[in-house]
Amino acid sequence: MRLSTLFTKTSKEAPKDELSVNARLLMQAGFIDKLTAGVYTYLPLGLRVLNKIANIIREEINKVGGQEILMPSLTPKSIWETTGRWASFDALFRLAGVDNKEYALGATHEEVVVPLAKQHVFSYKDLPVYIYQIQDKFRNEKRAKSGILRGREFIMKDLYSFHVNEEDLDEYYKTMQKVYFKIFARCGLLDKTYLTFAAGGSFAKYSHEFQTITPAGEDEIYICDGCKIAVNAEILGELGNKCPNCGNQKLQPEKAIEVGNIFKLGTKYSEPFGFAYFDEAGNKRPVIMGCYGIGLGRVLGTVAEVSHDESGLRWPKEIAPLAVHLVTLNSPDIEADNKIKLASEKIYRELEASGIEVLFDDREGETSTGEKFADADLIGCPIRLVVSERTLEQDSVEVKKRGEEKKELVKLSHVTSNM
RNA sequence: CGGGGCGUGGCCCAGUUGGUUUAAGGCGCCUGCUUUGGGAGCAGGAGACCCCGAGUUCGAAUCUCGGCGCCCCGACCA
Repeated sequence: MRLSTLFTKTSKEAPKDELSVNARLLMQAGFIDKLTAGVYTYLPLGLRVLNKIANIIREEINKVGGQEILMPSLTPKSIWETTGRWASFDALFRLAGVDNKEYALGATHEEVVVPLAKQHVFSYKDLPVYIYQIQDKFRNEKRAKSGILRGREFIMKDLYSFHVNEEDLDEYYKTMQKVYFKIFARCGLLDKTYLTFAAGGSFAKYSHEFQTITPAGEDEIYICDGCKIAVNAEILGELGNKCPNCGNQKLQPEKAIEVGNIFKLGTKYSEPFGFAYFDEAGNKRPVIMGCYGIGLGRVLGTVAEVSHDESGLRWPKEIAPLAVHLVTLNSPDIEADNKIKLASEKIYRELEASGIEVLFDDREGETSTGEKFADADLIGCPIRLVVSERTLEQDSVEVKKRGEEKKELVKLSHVTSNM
């Protein structure tokens, strides 16, 4: 990807009215654009990160049997009436079609997935089954805030699991906890993310959230130093102000953002839709369900919150928009300048050919050296390469990691293998 | 939904006890020259329904009323 033709530009100053770090950095660096409060466009660089997060989620969930589908966002009123949520779900966006038929924009998809699964699951032989999607969700939040962390439209992975009994659900629920930690690890959030007991359980008493510690978080959690499990402040009292796992009463309060949430739904949604299966003995039994969400934009925004410095973003390797930021520094000497151009074009081609994603700052003379370096820091790719008159004198390229001061020279012939 | 702040070229903003404002400056953009290891310099140029509407006035970016939008705090968060 060439910076000279990239659709978006970075800006020298962060947007004045944004206070949240993720909004300031992501907008300044050209990853996202705000259309209206709580509604954002993902620009080329931002979309790359978002897609990487999506693909990590797909990989990890497919490994444990998840099957991806894509459900519609526009959903009929009737399914929401079946569960009573047309009336009770405050944040539901409701709208009317031309024939006065009413619709809701999908805020979550139990009402869609259960009737769907009912058409394909009849017997214990069809269970368990795990269905998920990655899709825009709409919630009419009273107040959108914190940049990309709480929007009215946001991209979410929602997985629904269907089981013959509670034991089977419990097992998968535990599996998903492990899967979630793998996902957050690959997104660079592992050391700050805690499994957190939270309200919202319908079948089980509690749900579990995955909370990442950051001052930008809107939740307060209490962390048990011993078992690394946390409790959301909203239920701490109910639990007797102690760790639900080991009874420890010394809990550390922290601000955190909820990046994922898993629920044992039981029969809460299968029952209203009459979703049942036949067991081995021919008895009709209700399907037991679980659901599991991850906010992809929230993950992206959370990474921006926890991984940046005064110069800009610092992307973890696996979700960086591109692996390498290749900077070519121009020279006033035409001959030298051509040499630099040729050398950097060659490196760009070689790296791309070997499957390494490169953001190539090939902008010419009018872009100053300082501007190029500032952009590299702001955009935050993990590795910066510099090709200049100085490095070519040594038949080399300069290599520097984002966030580190150390620079080293690598011979031109070794650049690709070195990456 | 309650409270607070803000709204001026694409961006950051000055101006706001009404009148030398023909709305200033910086960034960015266009032309030319110069420059090239941390957001360069000089010269020239383009770009503004001053958020919208109504009102007060000889005169409104500036005052009044109404509306809209954005941010922040709170409430809310199936």
